[in-house]
Amino acid sequence: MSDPKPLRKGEQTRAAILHSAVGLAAQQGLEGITIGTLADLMQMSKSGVFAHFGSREDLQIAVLKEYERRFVDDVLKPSLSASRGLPRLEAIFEHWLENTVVEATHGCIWISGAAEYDDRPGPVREALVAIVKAWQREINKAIHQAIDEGHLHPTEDAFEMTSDLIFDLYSVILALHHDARLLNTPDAVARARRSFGRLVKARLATPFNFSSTSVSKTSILQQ
Amino acid sequence: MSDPKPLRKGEQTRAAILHSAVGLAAQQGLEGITIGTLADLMQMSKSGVFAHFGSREDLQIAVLKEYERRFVDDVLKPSLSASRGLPRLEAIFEHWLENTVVEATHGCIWISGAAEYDDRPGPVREALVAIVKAWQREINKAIHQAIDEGHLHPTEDAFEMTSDLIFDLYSVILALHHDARLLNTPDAVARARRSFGRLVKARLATPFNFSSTSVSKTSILQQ
DNA sequence: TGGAAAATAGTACGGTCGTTCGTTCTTTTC
DNA sequence: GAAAAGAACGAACGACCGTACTATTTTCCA
Repeated sequence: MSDPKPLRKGEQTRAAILHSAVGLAAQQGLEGITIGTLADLMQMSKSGVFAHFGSREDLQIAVLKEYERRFVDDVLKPSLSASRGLPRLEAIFEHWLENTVVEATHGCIWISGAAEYDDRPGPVREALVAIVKAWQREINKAIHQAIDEGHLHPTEDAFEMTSDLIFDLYSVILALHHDARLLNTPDAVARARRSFGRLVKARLATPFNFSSTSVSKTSILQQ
Repeated sequence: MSDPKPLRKGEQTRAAILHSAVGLAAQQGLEGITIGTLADLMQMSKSGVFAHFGSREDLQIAVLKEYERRFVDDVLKPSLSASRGLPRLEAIFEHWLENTVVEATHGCIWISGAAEYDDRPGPVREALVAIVKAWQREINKAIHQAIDEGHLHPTEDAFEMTSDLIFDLYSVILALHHDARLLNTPDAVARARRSFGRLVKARLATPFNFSSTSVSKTSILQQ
Protein backbone atom coordinates (compact mmCIF):
# COMPACT_ATOMS: atom_id res chain seq x y z
CA MET A 1 0.00 0.00 0.00
CA SER A 2 2.68 2.51 0.98
CA ASP A 3 5.05 3.67 -1.70
CA PRO A 4 8.66 2.74 -0.90
CA LYS A 5 10.15 5.07 -3.50
CA PRO A 6 11.92 7.92 -1.73
CA LEU A 7 10.00 10.66 -3.54
CA ARG A 8 12.07 12.34 -6.18
CA LYS A 9 12.89 16.02 -6.04
CA GLY A 10 10.43 16.90 -8.78
CA GLU A 11 7.53 15.27 -7.03
CA GLN A 12 8.46 17.11 -3.86
CA THR A 13 8.34 20.55 -5.47
CA ARG A 14 5.23 19.60 -7.38
CA ALA A 15 3.54 18.82 -4.09
CA ALA A 16 4.79 22.07 -2.58
CA ILE A 17 3.48 24.07 -5.52
CA LEU A 18 0.16 22.29 -5.28
CA HIS A 19 -0.02 23.16 -1.60
CA SER A 20 0.46 26.85 -2.35
CA ALA A 21 -1.93 26.64 -5.27
CA VAL A 22 -4.71 25.26 -3.09
CA GLY A 23 -4.21 28.12 -0.66
CA LEU A 24 -4.23 30.61 -3.50
CA ALA A 25 -7.39 29.10 -4.98
CA ALA A 26 -9.12 29.23 -1.61
CA GLN A 27 -8.53 32.99 -1.53
CA GLN A 28 -8.77 34.07 -5.15
CA GLY A 29 -10.77 31.25 -6.67
CA LEU A 30 -9.60 28.74 -9.24
CA GLU A 31 -9.61 31.44 -11.90
CA GLY A 32 -7.45 33.55 -9.63
CA ILE A 33 -4.63 31.03 -9.90
CA THR A 34 -1.77 32.46 -11.90
CA ILE A 35 1.53 30.87 -12.83
CA GLY A 36 3.26 34.16 -12.10
CA THR A 37 1.97 34.67 -8.56
CA LEU A 38 2.58 31.02 -7.86
CA ALA A 39 6.18 31.42 -9.03
CA ASP A 40 6.64 34.42 -6.71
CA LEU A 41 5.12 32.47 -3.84
CA MET A 42 7.48 29.56 -4.45
CA GLN A 43 10.43 31.79 -5.28
CA MET A 44 10.83 30.00 -8.56
CA SER A 45 10.77 30.99 -12.19
CA LYS A 46 7.48 30.91 -14.05
CA SER A 47 8.75 28.23 -16.39
CA GLY A 48 9.96 26.17 -13.44
CA VAL A 49 6.47 26.15 -11.98
CA PHE A 50 4.83 25.65 -15.33
CA ALA A 51 6.90 22.59 -16.18
CA HIS A 52 5.29 20.56 -13.41
CA PHE A 53 1.86 20.83 -14.98
CA GLY A 54 1.14 20.61 -18.66
CA SER A 55 -1.02 23.71 -18.64
CA ARG A 56 -2.85 26.07 -16.35
CA GLU A 57 -5.99 24.05 -16.82
CA ASP A 58 -4.27 20.86 -15.71
CA LEU A 59 -2.98 22.74 -12.71
CA GLN A 60 -6.50 23.85 -11.80
CA ILE A 61 -7.75 20.29 -12.05
CA ALA A 62 -4.83 19.07 -9.95
CA VAL A 63 -5.78 21.67 -7.33
CA LEU A 64 -9.36 20.41 -7.33
CA LYS A 65 -8.22 16.83 -6.78
CA GLU A 66 -5.79 17.81 -4.05
CA TYR A 67 -8.54 19.73 -2.30
CA GLU A 68 -10.81 16.72 -2.55
CA ARG A 69 -8.10 14.51 -1.04
CA ARG A 70 -7.83 16.88 1.91
CA PHE A 71 -11.60 17.12 2.22
CA VAL A 72 -11.89 13.37 2.49
CA ASP A 73 -9.13 13.33 5.10
CA ASP A 74 -10.58 16.18 7.16
CA VAL A 75 -14.31 15.63 6.84
CA LEU A 76 -15.20 12.13 5.78
CA LYS A 77 -12.56 9.93 7.39
CA PRO A 78 -12.86 11.33 10.92
CA SER A 79 -16.63 10.87 10.74
CA LEU A 80 -16.33 7.17 10.07
CA SER A 81 -15.38 6.60 13.69
CA ALA A 82 -18.88 7.73 14.71
CA SER A 83 -21.36 4.87 14.71
CA ARG A 84 -23.44 4.26 11.61
CA GLY A 85 -26.66 6.19 11.23
CA LEU A 86 -27.56 9.55 12.69
CA PRO A 87 -24.41 9.94 14.80
CA ARG A 88 -22.26 9.58 11.72
CA LEU A 89 -24.45 11.96 9.74
CA GLU A 90 -24.09 14.49 12.54
CA ALA A 91 -20.33 13.99 12.60
CA ILE A 92 -20.11 14.51 8.85
CA PHE A 93 -22.08 17.72 9.05
CA GLU A 94 -20.08 19.05 11.96
CA HIS A 95 -16.73 18.38 10.30
CA TRP A 96 -18.05 19.78 7.04
CA LEU A 97 -19.19 22.92 8.79
CA GLU A 98 -15.88 23.41 10.53
CA ASN A 99 -13.94 22.77 7.35
CA THR A 100 -15.99 25.44 5.58
CA VAL A 101 -15.47 28.38 7.88
CA VAL A 102 -12.53 27.67 10.16
CA GLU A 103 -10.19 30.65 10.52
CA ALA A 104 -7.14 29.31 8.70
CA THR A 105 -9.12 28.30 5.67
CA HIS A 106 -10.08 30.86 3.06
CA GLY A 107 -13.32 29.52 1.69
CA CYS A 108 -14.32 26.33 -0.02
CA ILE A 109 -13.15 26.09 -3.62
CA TRP A 110 -16.08 23.87 -4.53
CA ILE A 111 -18.44 26.66 -3.59
CA SER A 112 -16.50 29.46 -5.23
CA GLY A 113 -15.86 27.16 -8.18
CA ALA A 114 -19.57 26.55 -8.55
CA ALA A 115 -20.07 30.26 -9.18
CA GLU A 116 -17.02 30.53 -11.45
CA TYR A 117 -17.80 27.60 -13.70
CA ASP A 118 -21.56 27.32 -13.78
CA ASP A 119 -21.55 29.14 -17.11
CA ARG A 120 -18.12 28.07 -18.35
CA PRO A 121 -17.94 24.62 -19.95
CA GLY A 122 -14.71 22.68 -20.07
CA PRO A 123 -12.59 20.11 -18.26
CA VAL A 124 -12.34 22.11 -15.03
CA ARG A 125 -16.07 22.38 -14.72
CA GLU A 126 -16.47 18.69 -15.45
CA ALA A 127 -13.94 17.77 -12.78
CA LEU A 128 -15.71 20.01 -10.28
CA VAL A 129 -19.12 18.54 -11.03
CA ALA A 130 -17.79 15.00 -10.69
CA ILE A 131 -16.25 15.79 -7.31
CA VAL A 132 -19.34 17.49 -5.92
CA LYS A 133 -21.53 14.63 -7.07
CA ALA A 134 -19.18 12.12 -5.46
CA TRP A 135 -19.46 14.00 -2.19
CA GLN A 136 -23.25 14.05 -2.42
CA ARG A 137 -23.16 10.28 -2.93
CA GLU A 138 -21.28 9.97 0.36
CA ILE A 139 -23.98 11.99 2.12
CA ASN A 140 -26.57 9.86 0.41
CA LYS A 141 -24.94 6.75 1.82
CA ALA A 142 -24.91 8.18 5.33
CA ILE A 143 -28.59 9.11 5.10
CA HIS A 144 -29.56 5.65 3.92
CA GLN A 145 -27.66 4.12 6.79
CA ALA A 146 -29.53 6.39 9.19
CA ILE A 147 -32.78 5.12 7.72
CA ASP A 148 -31.64 1.50 7.90
CA GLU A 149 -30.62 1.95 11.51
CA GLY A 150 -34.08 3.22 12.25
CA HIS A 151 -32.94 6.73 13.14
CA LEU A 152 -34.57 8.62 10.31
CA HIS A 153 -38.07 8.18 8.97
CA PRO A 154 -38.36 7.53 5.24
CA THR A 155 -41.48 8.95 3.63
CA GLU A 156 -43.41 6.98 1.03
CA ASP A 157 -41.04 8.29 -1.62
CA ALA A 158 -37.68 7.40 -0.11
CA PHE A 159 -35.74 8.75 -3.07
CA GLU A 160 -37.39 12.14 -2.83
CA MET A 161 -36.90 12.24 0.92
CA THR A 162 -33.21 11.47 0.56
CA SER A 163 -32.43 13.88 -2.24
CA ASP A 164 -34.41 16.59 -0.51
CA LEU A 165 -32.36 16.09 2.62
CA ILE A 166 -29.11 16.25 0.67
CA PHE A 167 -30.38 19.45 -0.93
CA ASP A 168 -31.23 20.88 2.48
CA LEU A 169 -27.92 19.93 4.07
CA TYR A 170 -25.94 21.37 1.19
CA SER A 171 -28.03 24.52 1.35
CA VAL A 172 -27.12 25.09 4.99
CA ILE A 173 -23.42 24.87 4.19
CA LEU A 174 -23.83 27.26 1.27
CA ALA A 175 -25.63 29.79 3.44
CA LEU A 176 -23.04 29.38 6.18
CA HIS A 177 -20.28 30.07 3.68
CA HIS A 178 -22.18 33.08 2.38
CA ASP A 179 -23.02 34.63 5.73
CA ALA A 180 -19.75 33.91 7.47
CA ARG A 181 -17.52 35.02 4.64
CA LEU A 182 -19.36 37.75 2.76
CA LEU A 183 -21.55 39.25 5.45
CA ASN A 184 -19.29 38.41 8.40
CA THR A 185 -22.35 37.41 10.42
CA PRO A 186 -20.84 36.52 13.79
CA ASP A 187 -23.29 33.78 14.71
CA ALA A 188 -23.56 32.17 11.30
CA VAL A 189 -22.14 28.93 12.66
CA ALA A 190 -24.76 28.80 15.39
CA ARG A 191 -27.51 29.41 12.86
CA ALA A 192 -26.19 26.63 10.65
CA ARG A 193 -26.15 24.21 13.59
CA ARG A 194 -29.72 25.12 14.52
CA SER A 195 -30.83 24.65 10.92
CA PHE A 196 -29.25 21.23 10.85
CA GLY A 197 -31.02 20.38 14.06
CA ARG A 198 -34.39 21.34 12.60
CA LEU A 199 -33.74 19.39 9.42
CA VAL A 200 -32.99 16.23 11.36
CA LYS A 201 -35.72 16.71 13.93
CA ALA A 202 -38.37 16.92 11.24
CA ARG A 203 -37.24 13.58 9.87
CA LEU A 204 -36.66 11.61 13.08
CA ALA A 205 -38.14 8.12 13.10
CA THR A 206 -39.24 8.47 16.72
CA PRO A 207 -40.15 12.11 17.13
CA PHE A 208 -39.61 13.95 20.41
CA ASN A 209 -38.40 10.96 22.36
CA PHE A 210 -35.49 9.75 20.35
CA SER A 211 -33.55 7.40 22.58
CA SER A 212 -30.25 8.84 23.69
CA THR A 213 -28.65 5.41 23.64
CA SER A 214 -28.47 5.21 19.90
CA VAL A 215 -27.34 8.78 19.44
CA SER A 216 -24.14 10.16 20.84
CA LYS A 217 -24.42 12.22 24.02
CA THR A 218 -22.92 15.22 22.29
CA SER A 219 -25.58 15.19 19.63
CA ILE A 220 -26.00 18.42 17.82
CA LEU A 221 -29.70 18.16 18.53
CA GLN A 222 -29.17 18.74 22.19
CA GLN A 223 -27.56 22.11 21.75
CA MET B 1 -41.23 62.69 -9.79
CA SER B 2 -40.74 61.96 -13.49
CA ASP B 3 -37.80 63.60 -15.18
CA PRO B 4 -38.91 65.91 -18.00
CA LYS B 5 -35.43 66.19 -19.50
CA PRO B 6 -35.38 64.34 -22.83
CA LEU B 7 -32.45 62.07 -21.91
CA ARG B 8 -29.27 63.17 -23.56
CA LYS B 9 -27.43 60.96 -26.01
CA GLY B 10 -24.71 60.08 -23.52
CA GLU B 11 -27.15 58.86 -20.91
CA GLN B 12 -28.83 56.72 -23.54
CA THR B 13 -25.67 54.86 -24.50
CA ARG B 14 -24.62 54.64 -20.89
CA ALA B 15 -27.87 52.84 -20.14
CA ALA B 16 -27.38 50.56 -23.14
CA ILE B 17 -23.85 49.69 -22.04
CA LEU B 18 -25.09 49.02 -18.53
CA HIS B 19 -27.73 46.71 -19.91
CA SER B 20 -25.12 44.67 -21.76
CA ALA B 21 -22.81 44.76 -18.76
CA VAL B 22 -25.46 43.26 -16.48
CA GLY B 23 -25.96 40.44 -18.94
CA LEU B 24 -22.23 39.90 -19.18
CA ALA B 25 -21.84 39.89 -15.40
CA ALA B 26 -24.64 37.36 -15.05
CA GLN B 27 -22.67 35.00 -17.28
CA GLN B 28 -19.04 35.69 -16.45
CA GLY B 29 -19.33 37.26 -13.02
CA LEU B 30 -18.50 40.83 -12.07
CA GLU B 31 -14.80 40.08 -12.46
CA GLY B 32 -15.53 38.75 -15.91
CA ILE B 33 -16.61 42.20 -17.06
CA THR B 34 -14.09 43.60 -19.51
CA ILE B 35 -14.10 46.94 -21.24
CA GLY B 36 -12.93 45.22 -24.41
CA THR B 37 -15.67 42.61 -24.65
CA LEU B 38 -18.20 45.26 -23.71
CA ALA B 39 -16.91 47.45 -26.54
CA ASP B 40 -17.27 44.55 -29.00
CA LEU B 41 -20.77 43.87 -27.71
CA MET B 42 -21.75 47.49 -28.18
CA GLN B 43 -19.80 47.88 -31.42
CA MET B 44 -17.98 50.80 -29.91
CA SER B 45 -14.38 51.62 -29.20
CA LYS B 46 -12.91 50.68 -25.84
CA SER B 47 -12.30 54.30 -24.97
CA GLY B 48 -15.85 55.16 -25.94
CA VAL B 49 -17.20 52.64 -23.48
CA PHE B 50 -14.68 53.56 -20.83
CA ALA B 51 -15.54 57.24 -20.93
CA HIS B 52 -19.01 56.62 -19.51
CA PHE B 53 -17.63 55.24 -16.27
CA GLY B 54 -14.64 56.62 -14.46
CA SER B 55 -13.07 53.22 -14.05
CA ARG B 56 -13.79 49.52 -14.32
CA GLU B 57 -14.55 49.47 -10.62
CA ASP B 58 -17.16 52.20 -10.96
CA LEU B 59 -18.65 50.25 -13.83
CA GLN B 60 -18.91 47.14 -11.66
CA ILE B 61 -20.64 49.09 -8.93
CA ALA B 62 -23.00 50.63 -11.47
CA VAL B 63 -23.83 47.10 -12.65
CA LEU B 64 -24.60 46.03 -9.10
CA LYS B 65 -26.95 48.95 -8.60
CA GLU B 66 -28.68 48.39 -11.92
CA TYR B 67 -29.16 44.73 -11.03
CA GLU B 68 -30.65 45.73 -7.70
CA ARG B 69 -33.04 48.09 -9.43
CA ARG B 70 -34.22 45.26 -11.67
CA PHE B 71 -34.43 42.88 -8.74
CA VAL B 72 -36.72 45.24 -6.88
CA ASP B 73 -38.86 45.62 -9.98
CA ASP B 74 -39.05 41.90 -10.71
CA VAL B 75 -39.16 40.38 -7.24
CA LEU B 76 -40.21 42.83 -4.58
CA LYS B 77 -42.72 45.11 -6.30
CA PRO B 78 -44.91 42.36 -7.81
CA SER B 79 -45.07 40.70 -4.39
CA LEU B 80 -46.54 43.76 -2.77
CA SER B 81 -49.86 43.06 -4.44
CA ALA B 82 -50.17 39.88 -2.36
CA SER B 83 -51.78 40.51 0.99
CA ARG B 84 -49.58 41.20 4.01
CA GLY B 85 -48.27 38.22 5.93
CA LEU B 86 -47.65 34.72 4.70
CA PRO B 87 -49.14 35.23 1.22
CA ARG B 88 -46.73 38.05 0.57
CA LEU B 89 -43.80 36.06 1.94
CA GLU B 90 -44.74 33.22 -0.38
CA ALA B 91 -44.99 35.60 -3.30
CA ILE B 92 -41.59 37.05 -2.54
CA PHE B 93 -40.03 33.61 -2.40
CA GLU B 94 -41.69 32.48 -5.60
CA HIS B 95 -40.61 35.54 -7.55
CA TRP B 96 -37.14 35.30 -6.08
CA LEU B 97 -36.90 31.67 -7.09
CA GLU B 98 -38.02 32.35 -10.63
CA ASN B 99 -35.68 35.30 -10.94
CA THR B 100 -32.77 33.10 -9.88
CA VAL B 101 -33.09 30.25 -12.36
CA VAL B 102 -35.36 31.34 -15.17
CA GLU B 103 -34.04 30.35 -18.61
CA ALA B 104 -33.22 33.77 -20.00
CA THR B 105 -31.24 34.79 -16.94
CA HIS B 106 -27.68 33.60 -16.47
CA GLY B 107 -27.32 33.38 -12.73
CA CYS B 108 -27.61 35.87 -9.92
CA ILE B 109 -24.69 38.26 -9.67
CA TRP B 110 -25.19 38.65 -5.92
CA ILE B 111 -24.52 34.95 -5.51
CA SER B 112 -21.57 34.77 -7.88
CA GLY B 113 -20.33 38.06 -6.45
CA ALA B 114 -20.43 36.62 -2.95
CA ALA B 115 -17.89 34.00 -4.02
CA GLU B 116 -15.80 36.49 -5.98
CA TYR B 117 -15.51 39.15 -3.31
CA ASP B 118 -15.66 37.33 -0.01
CA ASP B 119 -11.87 37.55 0.20
CA ARG B 120 -11.36 40.73 -1.80
CA PRO B 121 -11.88 43.98 0.11
CA GLY B 122 -12.78 47.17 -1.68
CA PRO B 123 -15.64 49.34 -2.87
CA VAL B 124 -17.27 46.62 -4.98
CA ARG B 125 -17.46 44.24 -2.07
CA GLU B 126 -18.86 46.97 0.15
CA ALA B 127 -21.53 47.81 -2.38
CA LEU B 128 -22.46 44.15 -2.69
CA VAL B 129 -22.70 43.65 1.06
CA ALA B 130 -24.89 46.72 1.44
CA ILE B 131 -27.26 45.51 -1.27
CA VAL B 132 -27.56 41.98 0.12
CA LYS B 133 -28.21 43.33 3.60
CA ALA B 134 -30.88 45.66 2.26
CA TRP B 135 -32.62 42.71 0.61
CA GLN B 136 -32.46 40.71 3.82
CA ARG B 137 -34.08 43.63 5.61
CA GLU B 138 -36.97 43.41 3.15
CA ILE B 139 -37.40 39.73 3.94
CA ASN B 140 -37.19 40.57 7.60
CA LYS B 141 -40.04 43.02 7.19
CA ALA B 142 -42.21 40.45 5.43
CA ILE B 143 -41.57 37.88 8.15
CA HIS B 144 -42.50 40.32 10.89
CA GLN B 145 -45.70 41.14 9.09
CA ALA B 146 -46.49 37.44 8.87
CA ILE B 147 -46.02 37.21 12.61
CA ASP B 148 -48.14 40.30 13.25
CA GLU B 149 -50.91 38.92 11.05
CA GLY B 150 -50.90 35.77 13.15
CA HIS B 151 -49.69 33.54 10.33
CA LEU B 152 -46.30 32.60 11.72
CA HIS B 153 -45.52 31.59 15.25
CA PRO B 154 -42.76 33.57 16.98
CA THR B 155 -40.68 31.58 19.44
CA GLU B 156 -39.64 33.06 22.76
CA ASP B 157 -36.66 34.65 21.04
CA ALA B 158 -38.34 36.42 18.14
CA PHE B 159 -35.09 37.89 16.85
CA GLU B 160 -33.46 34.48 16.62
CA MET B 161 -36.53 32.99 14.99
CA THR B 162 -36.57 35.72 12.38
CA SER B 163 -32.90 35.72 11.52
CA ASP B 164 -32.90 31.92 11.41
CA LEU B 165 -35.75 31.99 8.93
CA ILE B 166 -33.96 34.55 6.76
CA PHE B 167 -30.89 32.31 6.88
CA ASP B 168 -32.97 29.30 5.88
CA LEU B 169 -34.75 31.08 3.03
CA TYR B 170 -31.52 32.44 1.65
CA SER B 171 -29.97 28.99 1.92
CA VAL B 172 -32.69 27.47 -0.24
CA ILE B 173 -32.06 30.02 -2.98
CA LEU B 174 -28.32 29.42 -2.80
CA ALA B 175 -28.78 25.67 -3.12
CA LEU B 176 -31.24 26.15 -5.95
CA HIS B 177 -28.72 28.31 -7.79
CA HIS B 178 -26.02 25.72 -7.15
CA ASP B 179 -27.99 22.65 -8.19
CA ALA B 180 -29.78 24.17 -11.14
CA ARG B 181 -26.74 25.88 -12.63
CA LEU B 182 -23.72 23.78 -11.72
CA LEU B 183 -25.19 20.31 -11.41
CA ASN B 184 -28.07 20.82 -13.84
CA THR B 185 -30.37 18.96 -11.48
CA PRO B 186 -33.65 18.89 -13.40
CA ASP B 187 -35.99 19.07 -10.40
CA ALA B 188 -34.01 21.60 -8.38
CA VAL B 189 -36.89 24.06 -8.54
CA ALA B 190 -39.30 21.48 -7.14
CA ARG B 191 -36.89 20.68 -4.32
CA ALA B 192 -36.55 24.35 -3.49
CA ARG B 193 -40.33 24.76 -3.36
CA ARG B 194 -40.71 21.75 -1.08
CA SER B 195 -37.96 23.07 1.19
CA PHE B 196 -39.74 26.39 1.44
CA GLY B 197 -42.93 24.57 2.29
CA ARG B 198 -41.24 22.69 5.13
CA LEU B 199 -39.63 25.87 6.46
CA VAL B 200 -42.96 27.62 6.64
CA LYS B 201 -44.91 24.64 7.90
CA ALA B 202 -42.60 24.24 10.87
CA ARG B 203 -43.27 27.84 11.86
CA LEU B 204 -47.01 28.10 11.26
CA ALA B 205 -48.98 29.72 14.04
CA THR B 206 -51.82 27.19 13.67
CA PRO B 207 -50.10 23.95 12.68
CA PHE B 208 -51.74 21.45 10.35
CA ASN B 209 -55.04 23.28 10.01
CA PHE B 210 -54.01 26.67 8.80
CA SER B 211 -57.12 28.31 7.49
CA SER B 212 -57.15 28.65 3.74
CA THR B 213 -59.06 31.92 4.03
CA SER B 214 -56.08 33.91 5.18
CA VAL B 215 -53.67 32.28 2.74
CA SER B 216 -54.02 32.52 -0.98
CA LYS B 217 -55.54 29.54 -2.73
CA THR B 218 -52.40 29.06 -4.77
CA SER B 219 -50.29 28.73 -1.67
CA ILE B 220 -47.01 27.00 -2.20
CA LEU B 221 -47.85 24.85 0.78
CA GLN B 222 -50.58 23.11 -1.10
CA GLN B 223 -48.31 21.82 -3.83
C1' DT C 1 32.39 9.56 -9.62
C1' DG C 2 30.97 10.24 -14.25
C1' DG C 3 27.39 10.68 -17.31
C1' DA C 4 22.46 10.34 -18.37
C1' DA C 5 18.20 12.20 -16.86
C1' DA C 6 15.52 15.33 -14.53
C1' DA C 7 14.60 19.87 -12.77
C1' DT C 8 14.93 24.64 -13.03
C1' DA C 9 16.08 29.04 -15.17
C1' DG C 10 16.04 32.45 -18.87
C1' DT C 11 14.18 34.64 -22.69
C1' DA C 12 10.89 35.70 -25.90
C1' DC C 13 6.29 35.83 -28.24
C1' DG C 14 1.60 37.06 -29.12
C1' DG C 15 -2.42 38.47 -26.38
C1' DT C 16 -5.39 40.99 -23.41
C1' DC C 17 -5.97 44.01 -19.73
C1' DG C 18 -7.30 48.97 -17.82
C1' DT C 19 -6.15 53.45 -18.66
C1' DT C 20 -4.42 57.91 -20.86
C1' DC C 21 -4.44 61.40 -24.27
C1' DG C 22 -5.18 64.08 -28.23
C1' DT C 23 -8.20 64.24 -32.15
C1' DT C 24 -12.48 64.11 -34.60
C1' DC C 25 -17.21 63.78 -35.10
C1' DT C 26 -21.96 64.75 -33.30
C1' DT C 27 -25.27 66.82 -30.55
C1' DT C 28 -27.08 70.68 -28.14
C1' DT C 29 -27.78 75.54 -27.32
C1' DC C 30 -28.33 80.36 -28.26
C1' DG D 1 -26.34 78.40 -38.50
C1' DA D 2 -22.31 79.28 -35.70
C1' DA D 3 -20.21 78.38 -31.37
C1' DA D 4 -19.88 75.67 -27.26
C1' DA D 5 -20.31 71.22 -25.16
C1' DG D 6 -20.49 66.51 -25.30
C1' DA D 7 -19.54 61.93 -27.15
C1' DA D 8 -16.81 58.64 -29.56
C1' DC D 9 -12.58 57.28 -31.71
C1' DG D 10 -7.71 55.60 -32.42
C1' DA D 11 -3.34 54.82 -31.03
C1' DA D 12 -0.24 53.96 -27.49
C1' DC D 13 1.34 52.84 -22.69
C1' DG D 14 2.98 49.53 -19.21
C1' DA D 15 1.73 45.46 -16.98
C1' DC D 16 0.60 40.85 -16.79
C1' DC D 17 -1.08 36.58 -18.91
C1' DG D 18 -0.04 31.45 -20.59
C1' DT D 19 3.08 29.10 -23.23
C1' DA D 20 7.19 27.59 -26.25
C1' DC D 21 11.76 27.10 -26.71
C1' DT D 22 16.67 26.63 -25.38
C1' DA D 23 20.24 26.72 -21.97
C1' DT D 24 21.90 25.73 -17.49
C1' DT D 25 22.02 23.58 -13.16
C1' DT D 26 20.95 19.87 -10.09
C1' DT D 27 19.76 15.24 -8.96
C1' DC D 28 20.09 10.48 -9.42
C1' DC D 29 21.94 5.96 -10.34
C1' DA D 30 25.34 2.51 -12.33
